[in-house]
Amino acid sequence: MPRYLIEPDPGLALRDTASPMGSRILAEGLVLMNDIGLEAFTFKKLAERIGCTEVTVYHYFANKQRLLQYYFQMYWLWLATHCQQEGKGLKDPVARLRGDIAAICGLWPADARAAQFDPAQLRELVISEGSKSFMHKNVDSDNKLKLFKPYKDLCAHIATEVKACSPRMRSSRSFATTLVEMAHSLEFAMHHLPALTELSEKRERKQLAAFLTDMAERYVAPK
Amino acid sequence: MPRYLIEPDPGLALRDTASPMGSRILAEGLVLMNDIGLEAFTFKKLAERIGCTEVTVYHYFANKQRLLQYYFQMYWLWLATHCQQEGKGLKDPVARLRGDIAAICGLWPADARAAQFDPAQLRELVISEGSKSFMHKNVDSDNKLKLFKPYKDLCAHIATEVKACSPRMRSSRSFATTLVEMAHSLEFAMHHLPALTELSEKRERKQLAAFLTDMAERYVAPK
DNA sequence: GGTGCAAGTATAGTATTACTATACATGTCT
DNA sequence: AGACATGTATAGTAATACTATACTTGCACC
Repeated sequence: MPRYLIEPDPGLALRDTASPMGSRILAEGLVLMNDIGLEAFTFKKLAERIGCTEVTVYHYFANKQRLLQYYFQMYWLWLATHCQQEGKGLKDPVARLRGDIAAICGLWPADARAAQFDPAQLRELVISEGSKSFMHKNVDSDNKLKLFKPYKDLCAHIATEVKACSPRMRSSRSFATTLVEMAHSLEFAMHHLPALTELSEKRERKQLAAFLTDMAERYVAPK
Repeated sequence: MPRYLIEPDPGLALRDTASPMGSRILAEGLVLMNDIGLEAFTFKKLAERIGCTEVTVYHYFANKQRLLQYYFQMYWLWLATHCQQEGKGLKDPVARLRGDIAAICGLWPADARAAQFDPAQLRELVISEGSKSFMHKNVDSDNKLKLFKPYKDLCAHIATEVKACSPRMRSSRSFATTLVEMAHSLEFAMHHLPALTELSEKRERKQLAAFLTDMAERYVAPK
């Protein structure tokens, strides 16, 4: 049985994040970023909150973007392994796809944990700051460093299942990416720009999953 | 015949942007933002490029986010009127929807102009900095200021046509939003994260439109 | 027991950013 | 002649995002 490692790229952190200080930085950093947003987030504020010095934080992460990318990798790595686990027992590819959609919509067992994190907090961060991990002028160099690999791997996994549902399909990757992107951007819309989606009426992730599942079933069905 | 105004919210600019200096700021600002990205973009650099002082630029826009939002409104306003114009002659709602999808994918006549701008440049900006207009902690206050109205109006327009294709559909807005979002994020992916989509093989917007059209036709078809 | 090294602190300093304030020159409208 | 809009000149500020250097503490190992 393969063992899935939930360990972000070692290049992201400068020191061992499993150390006591490392863990505190990760734990408090996540809360603070979600609280005040990436723009307002500084290592100085984080250090004050933790009770260490700014320099100490810099010893762990070169800058706040790297810390953000660390969380993103955690999230996507965890989500991919979660999807794999859930899908293992299911023989019907459509059922597996449904399971994956539920997972990307944040429908997990209540006690789900991504290593030291609450995956719901990670998801919150990914939804609100999501694009900022790659929407900048360093995308291409970050991509060469493979920083987006976990995200791509999850999309690739879902594309595989889409393809399993409908083997002759030629756009399984584009469609898988659509599912993943919309699981996040519709959740953002339903909370902040309600005019964009009917989901804002009830604001339930189950309905979000239902919408995406419906779309997927129509898409993979033979024409 | 209704006249569609392509004029961003007057609250965004502090002075008349039709003035000679106003136009230069808008024109050069767009090029510079696309060139170096929003993060690196400063009013100082823009002023140097134009040959005026930093303060002058501040007399026109309170900060770079407002300038960005000005471009975004231009883009969405223009796109919405473009869709309306193109759709006017078509009686078949599916044909209108196809036309709208082509438009959101950037398939316009070569000489298309959005007031003083080249819409292709606006689109480039919206694609690469898109999320930054609303992905921040002021979303909700900006939303109250109606800064996202042009975007929402376009999505609403497309939702109307989706509904015209399939009157019993309950998620026309969510689906319209999906089309608009993916027209942008798949174009970004096809240039920067090619693993996410088959479209990166040829990198043609026609294929992007074909993918979205296919998805839409399957979605609006009776089950 | 000494040496080395990793971890965290203390302190200081820098270039840049994102503004704000004040005062002045110029042209135009009335 | 006065008001007002437009752009300039100059200056200054708080915060950001780092970097540099030197020091202390504790542990690991030989």
